Amino acid sequence: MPPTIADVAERAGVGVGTVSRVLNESPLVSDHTRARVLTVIEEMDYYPSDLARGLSTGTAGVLGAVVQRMTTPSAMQRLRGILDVASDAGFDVILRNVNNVDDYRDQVRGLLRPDRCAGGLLVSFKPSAEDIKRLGTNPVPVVTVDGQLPGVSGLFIDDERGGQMACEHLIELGHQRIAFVGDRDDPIGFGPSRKRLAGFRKAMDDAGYAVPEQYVKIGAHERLVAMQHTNELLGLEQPPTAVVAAADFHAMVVIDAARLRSVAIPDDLSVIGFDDLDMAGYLDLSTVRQPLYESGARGARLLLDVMGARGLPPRHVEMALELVARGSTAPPPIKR
Amino acid sequence: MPPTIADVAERAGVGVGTVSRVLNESPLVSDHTRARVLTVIEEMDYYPSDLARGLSTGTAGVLGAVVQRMTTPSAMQRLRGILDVASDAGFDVILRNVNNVDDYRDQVRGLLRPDRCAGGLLVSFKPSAEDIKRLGTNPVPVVTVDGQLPGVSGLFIDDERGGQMACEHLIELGHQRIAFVGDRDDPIGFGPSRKRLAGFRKAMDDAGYAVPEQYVKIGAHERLVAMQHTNELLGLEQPPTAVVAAADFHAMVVIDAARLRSVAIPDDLSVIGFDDLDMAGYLDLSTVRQPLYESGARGARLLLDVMGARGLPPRHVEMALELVARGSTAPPPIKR
DNA sequence: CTGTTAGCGCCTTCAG
DNA sequence: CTGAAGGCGCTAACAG
Repeated sequence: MPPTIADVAERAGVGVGTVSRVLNESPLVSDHTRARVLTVIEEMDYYPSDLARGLSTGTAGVLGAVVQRMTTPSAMQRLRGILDVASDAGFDVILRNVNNVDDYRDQVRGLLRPDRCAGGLLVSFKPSAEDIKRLGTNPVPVVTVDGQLPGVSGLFIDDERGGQMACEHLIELGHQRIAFVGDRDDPIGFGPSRKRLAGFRKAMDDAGYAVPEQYVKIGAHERLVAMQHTNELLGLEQPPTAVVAAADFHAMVVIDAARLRSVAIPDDLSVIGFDDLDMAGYLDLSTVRQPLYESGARGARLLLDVMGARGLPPRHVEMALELVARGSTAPPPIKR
Repeated sequence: MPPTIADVAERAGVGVGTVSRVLNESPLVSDHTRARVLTVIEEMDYYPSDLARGLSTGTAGVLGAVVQRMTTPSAMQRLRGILDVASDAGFDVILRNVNNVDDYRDQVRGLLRPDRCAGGLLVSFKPSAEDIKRLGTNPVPVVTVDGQLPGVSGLFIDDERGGQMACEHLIELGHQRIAFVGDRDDPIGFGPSRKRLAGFRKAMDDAGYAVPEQYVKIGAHERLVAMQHTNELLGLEQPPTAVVAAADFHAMVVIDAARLRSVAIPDDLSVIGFDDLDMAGYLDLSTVRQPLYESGARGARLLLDVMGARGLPPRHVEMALELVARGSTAPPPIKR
């Protein structure tokens, strides 16, 4: 049995209240007493029980994170940011992976309770209006990372603007026949793909270029599907000279598919992604960078703020996007 | 304020003991009473406090996982296995990312305590003999996933055998000049690279082939380093016809570096990795597969077992390795 | 400044 | 089968 606060108190010849005070860094303890208690704590290798403390204070010393599709590289980066900040602040974090919205409600309600965690992060949660209604309010402070929820502070990016940036980059390089490859909406509410597509369309529209419907490829978030789409694109009578991918994931597949057909990147085909995952750098892929690690870190800080001062009006912080031009984009091939 | 067990008891017209009993599925409750209590619980949307339950039972209803370099793809897969099994068993898991052994001790001692979690998983922890001594014993049941600790149940693979398998595959294809590219030991104790290298050497030795020292490239776990090493290898007067990479990570870099030099894979150079990450499939990379998701899942189950029956003699389970021959390995080019 | 005491919400005897 | 009561370890409010 590990020593309890009472053991420490007894050995130090003080009351438990005093020990508790030094534990919580209360100024109401004489330096002398504090030193003694600290010594005893050290001697006995005592550490306070989180459980008991939690019961007493009414809140667990842990943060909860509900992450959509946790194993994707982007979610991982966000998670890393969250963990770093949380652990610096002395919080552990409980993790919950989620794959669809039906889970979501249960997960959120099951985890984001005062007896389980002091605060919660909703990562990449894009609920529909109806989802929101079903979610209700949370008994613990919550923030969103990569997502917006009315009444809840959070971090988000402008996906539409990002899609537009990607496309404009291509247009500036001289491309006119540009295709889009993306996936269907996320299982949880509206995904970013659709918004990025909207941005793509806007850029094309602004430039006065048409977007034939065969140029827009939307399918499941699977390698084979994107592969197939790329093949269809490249097999067209009038193939595109560039592709805007909804994410680096798709961009990679497009590049692979092109390679297999001996279509040179960027000479024959320019490709731009979205996210700037590690692999984008490796593959020399042009992309629209969104802050991943940073969004996790800032999200965690935001949560800490909210926990510190409840009742603040919710803040929605937009994270900046950045175009990263690398070797996968270049001017279109000379017409002939 | 959420309802407490007392509220439920009152409303149901029974004692708290009875409510507690139905909560814990004790058979000592009449069906009639049970039904009533259940109804009230439903009505009041009551859920028991984990904190209080933990204080009372002396153990938290959470598992702790200390993961080395959590964001690597392989660690992620393991984590996924752990989370899936844990959540099926009704456990949440607290995550701790660790990057060096100095952290490790603190992390382990700070997290693996009865007041914080009911059991712990040490993922990819490869301690030196000294580390082990410094770690001491844990007050909660612990298992290792991808690692061995004396006196602690766990899952492991035979890295040496794996290195040997990879090399033998190449030898069977007819290669004689085979190089090895790997990284330095993990920050935490001995890494797998060295063992895989040993297996590689053994296979070469058994086949009677020499391994010139320039054929063995060990450096930091960084893309640029592996890139540089590959370039050195390919620039040799007598370059290797095949490369055994310590991990898929290195194999990918080797392939990229080769491509940049217009060295065809597998026509001019065969490459085999280790792990079988998702990307290995995408890249058509031959590799030695180690069970990743599975090791996490089985590790979690093992932990559950150990928690259920403490005092069992520790079990060390070896996970099977499997050679996956894909398109990155082929017979060596014809001599000329 | 410090000791004492009452809970926090639940589980677990112990009588009934 | 079931109600009542003690205690898990800690914090916070209250007298000194």
